[in-house]
Amino acid sequence: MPVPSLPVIRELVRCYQAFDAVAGAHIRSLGLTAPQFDIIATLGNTEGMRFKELGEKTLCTKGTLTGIVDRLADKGLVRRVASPTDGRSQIVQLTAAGEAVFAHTFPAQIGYMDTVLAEVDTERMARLQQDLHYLRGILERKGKP
Amino acid sequence: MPVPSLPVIRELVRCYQAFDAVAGAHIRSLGLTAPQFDIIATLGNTEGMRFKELGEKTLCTKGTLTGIVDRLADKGLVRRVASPTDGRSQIVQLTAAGEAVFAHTFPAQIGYMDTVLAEVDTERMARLQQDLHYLRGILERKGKP
DNA sequence: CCACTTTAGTTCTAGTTAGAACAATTGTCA
DNA sequence: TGACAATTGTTCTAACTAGAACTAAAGTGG
Repeated sequence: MPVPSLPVIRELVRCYQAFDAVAGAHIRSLGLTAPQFDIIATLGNTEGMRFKELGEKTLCTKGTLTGIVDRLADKGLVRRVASPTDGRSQIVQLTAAGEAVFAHTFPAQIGYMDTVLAEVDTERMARLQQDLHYLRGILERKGKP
Repeated sequence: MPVPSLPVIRELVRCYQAFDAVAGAHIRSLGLTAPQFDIIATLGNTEGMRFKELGEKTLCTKGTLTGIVDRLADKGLVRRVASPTDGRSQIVQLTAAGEAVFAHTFPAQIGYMDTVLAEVDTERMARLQQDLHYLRGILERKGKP
């Protein structure tokens, strides 16, 4: 007898929406959109990476990624560098200004979320993380054709 | 000592993204976008409701809701009716065609997600639902100014 | 009663999303 | 080697998101 999916799905969606509202508002107060923050956070502490890798890590589609990187480049926070090994490919990396923004915003956001979740039950969060990981594994398998 | 938020947040985001990819693709195969489906599902089995109520239930902002309802109205699936009690307000309700689409797509989507999650550990899902509900409660409280 | 405040939904802007089409480059295999 | 397939990032379209500004209607309180 399969478990009815609606209640747990609804809770997953609602919980995510609540998180997105809280986290997104704080990120925007730092001067970035959530997707821009995600790109910067992914590039932080790396030498850069190809668009393809960046898209895989952020689950961002090619067309969207181009737009976001364009706008971050306009802000002077990232740059494109031709790949040394593949004529089709480009490396996206943080500029010095981008690294400064990363150094400022990443700890600020993590710190903020830490305070938001300061009162949570530790054991419960560890359990939640494992259960979410389990569910994600199933969803990702089903998502493959 | 607060629990570091990054690991559980990351898992929440990843799990949601995996769900969104699977569910969204199926909804689109039914001829609707995910937000359109959400509106139709919310209006299903009701006599309709004001924009404000609809927005609260779907967590959709006013400007976005207007656009979605416009497009659903263009498809003939919903209609606007002047509120009998408030000259500023309108009731949004499913048309007969909209109700037929609801009757077809809602069980199809629920059934699909049921099959996707057919193999899950029942106890684990019940636990997950409770833990997500707990986390959501905290996030929603912190989201209030 | 009336001035002022709040509310409802629309319009608008900047940014994001899914996904298709495209040109240029690389990879594969006979 | 060369034809063809696959890959890379860009461009494009339709739709969605946050949030501000707006007009018209309702609510509030002196």
